[in-house]
Amino acid sequence: MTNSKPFVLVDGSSYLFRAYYALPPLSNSTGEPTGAVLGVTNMLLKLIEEYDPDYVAVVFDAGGKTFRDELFEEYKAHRPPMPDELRAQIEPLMEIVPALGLPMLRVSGVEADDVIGTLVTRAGAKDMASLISTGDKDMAQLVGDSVKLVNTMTNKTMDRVGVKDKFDVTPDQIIDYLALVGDTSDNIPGVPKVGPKTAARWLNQYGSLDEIVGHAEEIPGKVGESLRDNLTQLELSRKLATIHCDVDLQEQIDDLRRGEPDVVRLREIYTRLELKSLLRQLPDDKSDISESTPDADYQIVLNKKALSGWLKKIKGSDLFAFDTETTNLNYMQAELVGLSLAVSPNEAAYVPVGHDYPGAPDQLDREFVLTELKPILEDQKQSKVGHHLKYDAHILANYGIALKGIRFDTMLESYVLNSTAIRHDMDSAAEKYLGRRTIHYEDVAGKGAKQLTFNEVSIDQAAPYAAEDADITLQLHQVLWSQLNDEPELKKLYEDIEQPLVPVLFDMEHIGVLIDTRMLGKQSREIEKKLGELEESAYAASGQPFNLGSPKQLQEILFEKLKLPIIRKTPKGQPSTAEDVLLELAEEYELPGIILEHRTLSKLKSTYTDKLPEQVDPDTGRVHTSYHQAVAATGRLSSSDPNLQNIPVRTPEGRRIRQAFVAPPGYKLLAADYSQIELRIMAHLSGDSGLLDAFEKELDIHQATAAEVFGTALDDVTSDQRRSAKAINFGLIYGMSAFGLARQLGIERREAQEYVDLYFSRYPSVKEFMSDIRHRAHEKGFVETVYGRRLYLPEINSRNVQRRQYAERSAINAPMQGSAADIIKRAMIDIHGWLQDSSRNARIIMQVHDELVFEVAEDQIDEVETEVVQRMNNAAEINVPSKVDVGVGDNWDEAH
DNA sequence: GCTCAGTAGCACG
DNA sequence: GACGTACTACTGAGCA
Repeated sequence: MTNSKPFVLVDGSSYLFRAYYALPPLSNSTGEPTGAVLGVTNMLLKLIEEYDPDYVAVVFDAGGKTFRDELFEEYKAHRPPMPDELRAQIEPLMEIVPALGLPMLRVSGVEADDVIGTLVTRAGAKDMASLISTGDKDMAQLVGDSVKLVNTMTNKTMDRVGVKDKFDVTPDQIIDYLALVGDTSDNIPGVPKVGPKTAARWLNQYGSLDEIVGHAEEIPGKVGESLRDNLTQLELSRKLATIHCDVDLQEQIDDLRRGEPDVVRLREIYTRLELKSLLRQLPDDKSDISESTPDADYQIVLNKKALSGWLKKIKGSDLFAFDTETTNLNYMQAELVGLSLAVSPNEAAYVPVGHDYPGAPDQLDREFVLTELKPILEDQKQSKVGHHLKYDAHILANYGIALKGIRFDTMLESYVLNSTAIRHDMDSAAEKYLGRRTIHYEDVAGKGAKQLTFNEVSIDQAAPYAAEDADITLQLHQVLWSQLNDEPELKKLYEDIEQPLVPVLFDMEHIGVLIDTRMLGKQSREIEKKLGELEESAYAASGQPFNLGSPKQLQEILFEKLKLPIIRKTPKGQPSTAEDVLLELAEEYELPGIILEHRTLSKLKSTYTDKLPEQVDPDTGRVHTSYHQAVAATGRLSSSDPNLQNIPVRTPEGRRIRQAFVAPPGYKLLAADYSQIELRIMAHLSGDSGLLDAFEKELDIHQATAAEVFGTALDDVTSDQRRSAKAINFGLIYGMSAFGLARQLGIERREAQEYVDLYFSRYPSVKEFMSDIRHRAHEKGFVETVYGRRLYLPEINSRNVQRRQYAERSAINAPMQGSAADIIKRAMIDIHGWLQDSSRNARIIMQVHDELVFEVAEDQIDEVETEVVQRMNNAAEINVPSKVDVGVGDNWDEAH
């Protein structure tokens, strides 16, 4: 059994005692003591969060006599009886542990220690690492290569070295050590006058207890005398101290798989005990999510009379919800199958027009329905709400209808309110904001390879699903809009940026981008040839053919066959073959370089030169991406199918792909990008005078930073210094650590720290800004962009260091990345409006985070260029001059 | 033999 | 062990 996560064993009894004595005596309103229950539960939760184990055992003493009692009647006799307040807390804990999904063990006749020892031994036999959580030092005897201890109070782990550090003896000597020292609480007699120091010294000198006994005569002084007086006791002490690793246990490790927490049960127990802090940690109550909608009235519209009734309803409404059902997620290829309407909660209609499975009932004619609806859909004054209406607008556009009056979009409302709380699909939003489990697409169409397209779904099934979508949209809007009204800043962001952006993105998507497929085809063939050559030389270098694209096979060749040094491992423990690793290896060996070149080229081929031509729409001859407005946590857009935001640019081979992004006859491509926008935002937000000054003077910012940090004149900055400064500048935006910078620059951590310190001493307000933002994030739980967009950071106060630090880095990055996103969105809306109003023969066709690409009629290039630059600069309302670089060309590479 | 989810790697800003 | 994305190939497990 191989498993990267350790088998976690919890010494529950030790937990319980420690929690009882360490924590203040809490009790609930009925006087029931709860402190230890709370303490133990928190410790368990922390442990689970930290290690996320697949296998767990929480072991408690069963009570009653054990073999140790039989060995020694005084065993544990001196221990005071368990206090009633502690005893009373055992039962509730026995309920909580299983409800947490944690396997629990109580074995009578043996102690928890012995059960743990046995399980650890069994795990070891299966090559499974174990982690024992305990506060009991006896357990140190179990430590080995695959067994560690963790002290949950101090969160410190102890391995072999740790045991040696703490006790100055090895784990194998712990039993002898305990036998010598004794343990008053466990009533192991030990040898009087022998304490930890003496025991360790003897064991280090003689090796084992037997040897010590053998040399008892030579040991001088009072302690030697004491040893000789107690020789008969020693064997008993040793037996008492020995943890038995061969207990007859029913449970196998496979039985100890961690399960899902039983939230309902936990809620019940926590509520009864009044453990409010634990209640708050439970996921939102889903038990009252209703699956049925008893009072909903959903109609299927199959005739003209019913349709005209609904047309009247929506015409008379202030706001109606609208949704389309189609055959395809690709908006250019999709055909309309039906549409749904809602004007008031729990009342909606589904109008099927394209269900064509065998036996489908007669439906209204699609063209007829659309003709009837067209005046309403195209009426700007007739307000609509939808969920992701941009998609529906595409569908309608395919039928010659220009959707207007898109007043609200619940997907965007949900995104603006909290971008990270949920995914912003309707099902998730309905669950969170309405507490309602809606019918999912998969419920009616199935999933996987056998999924039906919507035209194949029976109308009986389709209608409740589709009508519900419109109904839910309307209801969601009511909830979300009232929440937005409570947050004026967010509402403004929604009204001024996100909603107005929809028609801009719609136009960009629908127009599409022209690419030269023949050029890409030619590149594919060239790359193919080079790949073949590279494969040949790779086989020659490694002495055998193998699949260069398989990280697994590559690992075997590199690290097993050729015995190259392992630089780094992947999170799953495999030797990494990532780019930087191979780059390092390439300095000394031939094969890694070949692999790298092969990878670059095959990525280019599979993702771009082969794929892009396939994505060209047969009707328009262009590629139509989807820009996602509610995905990126920071407020950026993302692009998919195809992703046009990661077209290569950094290498010459890659740039050839950009050359295939071309302008149609009579047009040129114009590319305009913000220069260093995120650093300028950092200057704005921090108000750092040095940084502001550098931008005012229009200096090369990396060069200027280098001059400051390295204390040279601007002109004396070497290219190496500039490179370092650039890395620092980027690192700052990412919330880096000195460690990260060191890795990036390939220098010592200490040196990287010096750079950072130097930077902060030169730009003190930046330092202040960074710590300020961390503080505010911790305090409020979110950070904001210049335009008030929020990013919530639920893990900013996590007890888990990694997660917390990750949240802190996000806290630093988000305001800069997010503000830049806000700014370019404003620019897009403004420029789009201008292009429409002025009837210029130009259009935005792409957005790549800080860059806009336009198709511009050749005779209007100059005026469009001037206007675009001006409007992009105007969109950046910051106390730093912004800068926009522009280029024009027949293809994207030339324009960039 | 096919489908699916997870991992690794890498393209962009 | 740098922030934010999308997409590919490969792999092993589960299913028919």
